[in-house]
Amino acid sequence: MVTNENIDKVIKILKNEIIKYKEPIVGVIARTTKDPFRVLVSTMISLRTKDDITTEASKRLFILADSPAEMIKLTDRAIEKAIYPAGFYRVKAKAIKKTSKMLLESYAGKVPNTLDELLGLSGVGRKTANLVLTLGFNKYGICVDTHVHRITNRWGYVETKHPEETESVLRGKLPKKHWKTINDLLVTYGQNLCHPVSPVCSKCRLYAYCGKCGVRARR
DNA sequence: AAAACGGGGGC
DNA sequence: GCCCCAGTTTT
Repeated sequence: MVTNENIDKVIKILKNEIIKYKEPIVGVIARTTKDPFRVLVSTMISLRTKDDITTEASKRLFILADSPAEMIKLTDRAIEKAIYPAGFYRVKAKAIKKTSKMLLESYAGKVPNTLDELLGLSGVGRKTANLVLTLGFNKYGICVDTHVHRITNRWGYVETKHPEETESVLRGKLPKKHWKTINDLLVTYGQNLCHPVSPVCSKCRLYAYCGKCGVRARR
């Protein structure tokens, strides 16, 4: 059982363990840039998509346009072609363009830095909005993707039905100091080790803190 | 050849 | 709540 008392210990273990696995969340682009617009767009591209593919797609698109003003000049087709391998390319292209337009019309071409404003953009849900706050503005955001939702429930850290509830429970529980690292590690751990169907419990050093691993893989 | 996969929108 | 979007990776 993961509780507030041992969460620091858990995080330390995670850090050591993670090093052996792949690099983390939402594509290299989103993690290595602080430009809110790039973070926003690459996160939109990343929906239901692997990291390396997201990164490639983002790079290809940012060569063509890396600001709202440039983005709206592209045809839908051009955007679709750039992000094609990421899947869902039509809806994503449309959302990226529409959101770019909204940024120009309502926010002087800049990405807003509050949760409510971000949620008003096209193709931006809670996961995307919180990640933009975190990576783009260094503001306290709780990014709950399916991994975080699944493993925090599996561990017994939270008991929630919907990702939105998980976010609400985690908000305030993640220490203000290291929330970014912890959130990142949660995503990475869920992605690389604590898989949906067959978690690699034999390699998991959180076994002692987990109520479900190795017993019953529950989504 | 299936099934699973780092959400969000429309209804 | 249910269904759709789509290519890539894994089984």
